[in-house]
Amino acid sequence: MNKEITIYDIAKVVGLSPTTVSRALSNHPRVKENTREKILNTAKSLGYQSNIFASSLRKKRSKSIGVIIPKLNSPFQSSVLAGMEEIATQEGYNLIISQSTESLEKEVSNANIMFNSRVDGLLVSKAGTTDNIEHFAPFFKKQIPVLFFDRVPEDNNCTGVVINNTQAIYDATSHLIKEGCKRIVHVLGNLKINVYSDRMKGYKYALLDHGLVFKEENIITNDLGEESGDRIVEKILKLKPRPDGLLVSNDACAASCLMALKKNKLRVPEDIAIVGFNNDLISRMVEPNLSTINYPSYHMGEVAMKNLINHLDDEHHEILQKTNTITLRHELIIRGSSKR
Amino acid sequence: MNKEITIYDIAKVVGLSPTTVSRALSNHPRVKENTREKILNTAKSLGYQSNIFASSLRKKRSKSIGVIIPKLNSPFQSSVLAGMEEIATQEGYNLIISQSTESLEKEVSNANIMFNSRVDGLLVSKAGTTDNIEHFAPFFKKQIPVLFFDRVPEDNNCTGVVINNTQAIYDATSHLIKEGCKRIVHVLGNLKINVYSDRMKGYKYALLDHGLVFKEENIITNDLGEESGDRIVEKILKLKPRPDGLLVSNDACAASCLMALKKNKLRVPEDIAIVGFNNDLISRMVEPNLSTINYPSYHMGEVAMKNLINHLDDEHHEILQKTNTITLRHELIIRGSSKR
DNA sequence: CTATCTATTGAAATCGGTTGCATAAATCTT
DNA sequence: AAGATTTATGCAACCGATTTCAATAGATAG
Repeated sequence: MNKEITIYDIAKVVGLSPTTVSRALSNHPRVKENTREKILNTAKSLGYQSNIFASSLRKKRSKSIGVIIPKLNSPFQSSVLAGMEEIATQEGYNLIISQSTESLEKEVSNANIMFNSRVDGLLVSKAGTTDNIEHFAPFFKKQIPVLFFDRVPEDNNCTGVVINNTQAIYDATSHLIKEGCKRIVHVLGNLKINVYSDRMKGYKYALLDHGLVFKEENIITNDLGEESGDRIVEKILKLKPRPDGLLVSNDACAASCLMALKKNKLRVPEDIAIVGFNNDLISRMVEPNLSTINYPSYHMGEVAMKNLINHLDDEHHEILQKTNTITLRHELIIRGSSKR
Repeated sequence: MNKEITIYDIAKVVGLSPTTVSRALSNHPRVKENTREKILNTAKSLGYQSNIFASSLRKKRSKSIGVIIPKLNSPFQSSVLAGMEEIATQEGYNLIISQSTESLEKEVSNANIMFNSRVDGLLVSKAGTTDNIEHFAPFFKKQIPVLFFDRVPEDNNCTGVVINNTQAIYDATSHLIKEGCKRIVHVLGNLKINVYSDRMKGYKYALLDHGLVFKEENIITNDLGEESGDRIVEKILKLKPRPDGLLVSNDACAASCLMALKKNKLRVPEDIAIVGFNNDLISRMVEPNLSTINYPSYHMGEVAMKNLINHLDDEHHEILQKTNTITLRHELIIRGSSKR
C-alpha cells in the first residue's frame, strides 16, 4: 500500500539526518537557508505529510481547544462559536466542539472526553443543571486552562467572560419604568445559573431605585423555549391587576410571548410593553420589533478564544491566573415593543 | 513535576508486562478477568490517563471527524451540527468543526487543516463559490471518506446526503399556483450551488406542468441574508404586472421580504402569497406565519454522521463506495402566508 | 598561526501505547 | 498419560517527530 512518507525518507533522499529535516520543516533558525529549501522541496515532491500524532506525543500539545456549550442549535451560542472558530483557525488551533444539551451528566461526560483528548485548553458555558464544577478538577490539577463564558460558575477561582447581566436588566427595567410601566413581570430561566440570578438582581435593584415594590408573583421562571409563550402568557393574565411590562430573558421566547399576547387581544406596547434579550434576528422580524439587550455573542467568542490562546502562548502561562472576569459591553436597544 | 502515569508504571505495580496492561485497558478478551480487574483498579488508583497521541500514532486513527460548513451561526447549519454531534459523541468520535464563511479560499485552507489533523472522515457542505473539489483530492487519494451534505458537488463519485430540492420547490410552486397565483417570483442564491439550481428546475417544471410560462425576469438571484428584503422587494415592485406569488429559498430572507412588502402596503397573502424554505423558528413568529418547506436539518446531521461512522467501522470500508446519494424526506408546510 | 566563537549538523534517547510472534501454563482429547 | 488445544502473558519492534548533547567545520580575533 501507499507507504507513509516520513522525515526519515526525506533525510535519506537529501542525504541529511532526520534531525535536520525536522528542524527545517519547523523553521528552526539553525538550518542553512540552502539546506532548508532543498528539504522543503524534497518534502513537497515526495508528498510528505507531517504526522501530527507523533508530533503531539513528543511535544505534549494537541494544538486543539475544546468547547462545551449547552446547545449547538441556538442563535446565541452558534454565534459565540463562530467567533471562537474565527480566532482559533487564525491561530492554528483546532476546535473540538460538544454540547451538553443542558444535562449535567452529559457535561461531565464531555469534560472527560475533552480531557482524554488532551485539548490544550477548554472553553465552557455551563449546562443549566450544573451546580458544581468538580468534573473540571482534572484540568485544574494538570494546569490545563479552563475558561468559562456566559454561564460561569460561582467559584471565584475560575476565569470567565461575561456581560454585566445585572446592569443589563437594570437598564431594561428602568427603561420600562420610564415608559410608564408599574407592574413588570420578569421571565427567566433556572436561577441556579449566574446569568439569571444576576438579571434577577438587576430587576430588583431597578424597582427599588425607582420606588416600586418587588413582588414574588411577578417572577416567572420557566423554560425559555420558542413554544413557551402560551403558557407564560396564561400565567401573566392570571395576575391582577394585569401587568403592563414584560422582561423576557431570551428573544425567541419574548417573540413567542408577543404572539400569545396578540392572540389574547392585548396590544403591545400599549397594554403591555416588552423587552427581550440577545438581539437575535427574530427581534427584528416580529411586529412590533422587540426592544432587547444586544448581547455581543460573536465578540464574546472572539474574546474568550483570544484570551485562552494568549494564555497558552504565553511563556509562563499566567495570563489567566491573573484575570478573574472579563466583562463585555452590552446595550439596550429600544424598538417598538416598548416605546410608547 | 507531576510525572505522567503510563502503562509501564501500572505494569510495574501489578507485576505484569505493559502488553497485558494495554490489553486489559482496551478490553482485549485475552486477559484473565481477575487480572483485568486488578489492572483497572491500579490504573484508577494511580490516576492513569491514556495517552491518545501515542495510541493514535500507533493505530493510525484519530477517532475524530472533521466538519466544514459555510457558516456556524445559521439556524439551519447549527441544527445539522447538533445532529452530528449527538451521533459522534455517542459513537466515541470527536467533532472538529470549521467554517468556510462561504469563501473557497477558506474552504481549501480548512480542508488542508483537517487533512493534517488526520481526521478519520470528513463531512462537508460546500461554500457558495466552490465549483471544484480538488482540495479534497488528498482525502480521496488516501481513501479517507468524505461525505457531502446539503450542498454537494456535481461530481458523481461523491456521496451526498440531501433533500430533493427540485421536488420541494415543485411542491411549493404548485401550491402557489393552486392558490391562484399567476406570476410567481423565485428568489434564490448562487445558481452554481446544487441546492439552488435544483430548486430552479422544480420551479420551471411546476410552471410547465400547470401551463404557465417561465420568464427570466421572475428569477432573482440575490444574497439571502436577513437584510435583503428591501432590495428584493424593490426589484419585485418594478415588475409589471405585479407578481402575486413569492418563493424565497430561506425563511429569514422570506421574513425580511414579508416585512418589506408590508412596509409597501401590500397584503400577504391577498396581494402576494409567500412560501419560504427551511422551517426555521422565524417562520412561526412572523405575521402571517410563513408557509415553508420543512428541511430535516437535525436529522440530516444524524444521517450523515451515522453513515460516515458506519463506513469507518465497517471492516471493508465500502459502505460509502456503494452509496451515491441519500435523500431525506421534506415536507411542504402551509401556513397563513400562502393560504387564501 | 593558534585560540575562541559560531553556524550547521547528527546520534541517540524519548514520548507512550499497540501488536505480531513466541512462550508458558492450563485444559481437553482419546 | 502423551499429545493437541486453548488460554494467558511477555518480548521487542514499531508508530514518527522532537530534542538534548555533542561534534565538526568554518569564521573571527588576537
